[in-house]
Amino acid sequence: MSRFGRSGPPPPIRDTYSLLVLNITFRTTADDLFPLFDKYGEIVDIYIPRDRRTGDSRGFAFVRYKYEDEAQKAVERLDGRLVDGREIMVQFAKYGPNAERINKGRIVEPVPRPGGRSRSHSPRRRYRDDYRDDHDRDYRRRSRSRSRDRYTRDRYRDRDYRHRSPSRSYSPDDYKKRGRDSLSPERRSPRRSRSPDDYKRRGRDSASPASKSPSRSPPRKMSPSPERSPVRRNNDRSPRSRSPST
DNA sequence: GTTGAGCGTT
Repeated sequence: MSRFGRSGPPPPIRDTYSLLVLNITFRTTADDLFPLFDKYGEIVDIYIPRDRRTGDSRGFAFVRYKYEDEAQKAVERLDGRLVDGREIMVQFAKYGPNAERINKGRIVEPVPRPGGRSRSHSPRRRYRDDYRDDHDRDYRRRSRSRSRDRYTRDRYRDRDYRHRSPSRSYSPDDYKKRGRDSLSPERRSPRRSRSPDDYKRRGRDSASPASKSPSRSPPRKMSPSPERSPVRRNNDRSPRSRSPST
């Protein structure tokens, strides 16, 4: 009864107040918060969302209280408390686990139906069902930590940029300048070399200028490892050695 | 191994 982070079906939340605990360390576990929150009221359950890939906590936890007054007290008492060397932020949860309507942390009723269609078979799936389909996108969207993502991306981006070409900035100005200085007008646009009249006629007759060429690059298949050809699998460098010479 | 401004599960 002490371990809240244990697996298992969540308890009924018909009369529970969810508190959102933010700013907690990534190492803080439900057991660490339990004694803290339990001191201020009766805790129904504590849940800390963790990353499914790594299993690490995302940096926030949900504490469900039985009474609102206790929850409120905990919010005021634990909000800003130093936990594991970090100041945690406690506040009432705004969203419910199942899209329930929450009023001041308390789940009032399930998702209300907008409009009044009592029998509307909305194809919209539930939260969990959606996970299966777009769990990838969803995860990326609200990754565990923005900075973490950005940080990693930045690092990669920086290195990538450096690898690319620091002087190869593709700017409209640069392009213009370069094109005029380096490339000839003909090379720049062979179609442009034609008379405007021709261009107009052609454009109308042939195709619209707006039509972009999706097949700008030939569908050439990239050979990831041409050396991996099965032909070269043999380590034999002398094909003749196997040739029977008489 | 890291990080940080956010809302949840068997």
